[in-house]
Amino acid sequence: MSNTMIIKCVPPYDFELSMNLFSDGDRQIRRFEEGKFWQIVRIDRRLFLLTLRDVGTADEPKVAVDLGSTQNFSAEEEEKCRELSSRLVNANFNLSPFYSDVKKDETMTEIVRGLRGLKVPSTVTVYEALVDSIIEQQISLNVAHVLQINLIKKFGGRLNLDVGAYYAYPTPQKLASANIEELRKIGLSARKAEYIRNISKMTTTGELDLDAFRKRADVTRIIEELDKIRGIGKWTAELTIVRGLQRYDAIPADDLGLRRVIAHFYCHDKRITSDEARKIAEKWGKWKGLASFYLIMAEAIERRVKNKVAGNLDTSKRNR
DNA sequence: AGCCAGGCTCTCG
DNA sequence: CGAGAGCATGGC
Repeated sequence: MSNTMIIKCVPPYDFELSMNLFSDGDRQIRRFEEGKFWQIVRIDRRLFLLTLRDVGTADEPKVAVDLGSTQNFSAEEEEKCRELSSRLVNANFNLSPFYSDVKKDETMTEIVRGLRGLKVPSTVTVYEALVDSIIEQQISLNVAHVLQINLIKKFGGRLNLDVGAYYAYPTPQKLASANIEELRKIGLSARKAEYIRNISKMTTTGELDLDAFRKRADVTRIIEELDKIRGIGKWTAELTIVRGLQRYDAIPADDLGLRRVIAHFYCHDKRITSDEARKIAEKWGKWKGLASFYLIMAEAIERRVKNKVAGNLDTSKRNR
């Protein structure tokens, strides 16, 4: 039995470009480094370390999934690993309709050309996308990132391999049984701790079946249903749907960061309201969420290039 | 040193 | 109802 399996991806797909998001990720949780992406997944009660790398060509993108020689697994577990890996890289998603639909928009066409093959990496569970989105409410992404790492390391399952320890995302059961004080210790506000615990409880009882959303087409209804739950507003619902369900018709137009990047590319950095942002986003039809992701990535790359130049100037000054 | 950050709920008037 | 306070904490 081979420990490596191959996943074919719908082209166009650029593995490196898409995974680059995780190049500053935590090594014990999820990270992209030297062409390899790795993360722990849970299958029933067991944890597996998945290591993904690009083995395809431009025409025929393929990702190899390495399960590691120290892990043994059943045929069912292997199949599940394949399914989850495929979800992680969004393998079955086809970018082509998006690319042709935004051709009317010159700015977007330009951005899309520079980021050809970029897919939104998905979370393995919808639950994870929802909890992460709640953590990100209001606070800066820097802070949110720290809290997410704290949450995973404190409540997530730990897998000890000879190469080191890794952590999986906490289960709903685990967070449902945590008390508010424990949750607050990782830096959450009392409110957010309650939201997360309640949602975890609802998930364990089946009152909230997040994975059932995968089979449903009515995205706006899903957003409405999520919106009714305490602690989830429209912003959180829409973000969850983009990251956890790969549905891109929604756009968190109220989002500050998004408004900033829309303003950057469409309004010469002049501040815009969420209504103005929504109006511009209309050009993207049913691809609002995906187009937003492209803008955010394009801006991030632009900024990285600028910082690199600034950094180089700094070092030349120091060396002088 | 404040003040803000990819929101949301609760409380007033 | 609409407006405004409060929340947590890292970074500028």
